[in-house]
Amino acid sequence: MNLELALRSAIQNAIDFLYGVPEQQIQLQPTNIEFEGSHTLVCFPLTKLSKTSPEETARQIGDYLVKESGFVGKFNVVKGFLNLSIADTTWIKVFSDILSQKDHGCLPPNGKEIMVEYSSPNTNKPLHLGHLRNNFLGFSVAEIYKALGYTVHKVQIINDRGIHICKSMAAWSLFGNGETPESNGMKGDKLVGKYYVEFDKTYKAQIKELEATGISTEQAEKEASIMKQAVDLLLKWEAKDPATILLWKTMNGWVYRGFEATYTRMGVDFEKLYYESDTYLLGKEEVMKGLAAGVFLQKTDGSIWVDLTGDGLDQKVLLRSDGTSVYMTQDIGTAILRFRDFPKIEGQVYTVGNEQEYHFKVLFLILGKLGYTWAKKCYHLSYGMVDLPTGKMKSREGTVVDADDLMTEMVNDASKQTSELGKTEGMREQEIAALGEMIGLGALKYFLLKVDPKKRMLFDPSESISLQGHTGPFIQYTHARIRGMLRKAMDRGLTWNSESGSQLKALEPAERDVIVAINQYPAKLQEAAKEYSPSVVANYVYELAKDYNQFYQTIPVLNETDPAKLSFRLAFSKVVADVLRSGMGVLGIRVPERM
RNA sequence: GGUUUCAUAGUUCAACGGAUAGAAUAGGAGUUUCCUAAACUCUAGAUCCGGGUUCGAUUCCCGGUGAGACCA
Repeated sequence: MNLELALRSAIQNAIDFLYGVPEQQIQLQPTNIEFEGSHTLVCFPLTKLSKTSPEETARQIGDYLVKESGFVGKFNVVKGFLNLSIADTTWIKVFSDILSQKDHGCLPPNGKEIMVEYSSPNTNKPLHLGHLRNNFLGFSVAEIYKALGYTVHKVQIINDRGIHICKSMAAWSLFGNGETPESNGMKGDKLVGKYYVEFDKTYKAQIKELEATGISTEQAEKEASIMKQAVDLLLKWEAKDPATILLWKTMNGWVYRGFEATYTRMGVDFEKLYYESDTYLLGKEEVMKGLAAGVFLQKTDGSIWVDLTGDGLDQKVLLRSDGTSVYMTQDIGTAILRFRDFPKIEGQVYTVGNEQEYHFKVLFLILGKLGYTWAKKCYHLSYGMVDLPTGKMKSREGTVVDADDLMTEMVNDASKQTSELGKTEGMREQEIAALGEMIGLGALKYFLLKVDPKKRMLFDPSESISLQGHTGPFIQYTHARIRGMLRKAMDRGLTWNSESGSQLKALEPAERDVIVAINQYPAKLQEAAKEYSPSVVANYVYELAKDYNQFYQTIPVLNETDPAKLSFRLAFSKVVADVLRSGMGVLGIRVPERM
């Protein structure tokens, strides 16, 4: 049974019966902890119908519900708030239903498809803290939709062309001496990143030298020999010069293998990768088509623009006067290609930082102007930057937190704390390592996902490693403790079944609180999907774990002598563990059997 | 300069326009003969400023101040 819906319809009936008005928007919300009850009806807005005080209105509706609904046990009124207590027998019924379900909260396949793009790094720089937020967010949103029955296609676009990769190529050609990831044991993405930095250093030095000869800065930037080489490589690349293409492929290959290792450790995956080098030509075609159709306009210098002044924005260039494409051109091509590849998808979710909000607003408008109806189903999952206590991450100032390093640090720290607490006794080496990985990454992922994506957040390396309180490990621990208890029950021959609890007549308050929480899970998943916000699930599983810990601390399970209560509490604990695993699962966080 | 996002305990985060603004950390005081103390209990502590709309505003509107982002 869906308690929420039943309650709403009962309230509708009450209003209809009492005041003769059938359809009403009703405000039903969770009851504050300090009051008795689980659901609260806000009665202030109803006074227009009842023509009496909020308190009296609440009493009238409360009386009706207790008499007629069959599941409202009692009620109390505080000001205009009608606090409803659902009968324990109803809660037990609700719990029995959940117990009999296979995956509480998850829905069967609904035949719908969506696409989620995330990660999409630059091939010159190793992944950093900001990418971690991006990856965890995108992955989690995809998993949330999967849990709700969608077929989800996870993709990313790889920015593999342009002057930036040529800079690394130029520097490697000059200083590399044939160095490869194999020859020096460095991860490929780190190696290429090293030469990108090398380029920058050399470039700056050359500018300084040139300026010393009395040339203007602007002139010096053009004259610097290493920049000339990079530009030369770009021209050769565009002309498909075999040697240049080979070098480009080789160095990109290094990066991809390096990224792959990082993705594996992060626990994220992709169904298909798109490369800008494959999509930018399609983008140009589409722009030309749009021009022919009169959607775009051409200026006297030959450049092509879109006029968005009618939409409150300005004019935006789509092809430069020399015919070269801009980012927008590529993104138009990529979007269209994806809908050709996956014709059944309803929309696309782009997981990209909020500094690109304007870009995506423009992109979606352009796609709409080109006549693609799916344009309005595209969504920019925009997220705020991750700040450090020292301020913004800046690669030039060396304040970037590297993704690989951070993961290693978190895992090492978790492993250390685990062994210090004596939790690893009797575990094999492999188990210990796996546990450290689970806890360290769990802490990191939870930390980055518990905050509303839209907001910028602060990452303090020294404080963020905490494993106590509102953290992933807190939830992992609650799960492990339940699993440990269930193992012990098994050893003692104690068990439960689908009937467990059904003969009970009353619940402990702590038990009721947990059932209320369990019952909220489906709605929380829906909300998270609708808002594209894993933080909804993250905060929910924390609340559930906290409620359960309160129960655990005060109510005996294995030591309970009444067999009916014992089997109910076992079943009840098992369901909590399942929901915790499921909720953490959609966040991309695994939970251990013991810790 | 234009557009836009944000501002909540010392700190990091919550709060469909609803009740005495929740947590977590850091601080203070406790809980282990009993299912895992990475836990639990108690305690102290906050809505940037000024107007407006509303029965009711952290939330909506206007104006400041401060921080960020984007567009030229």
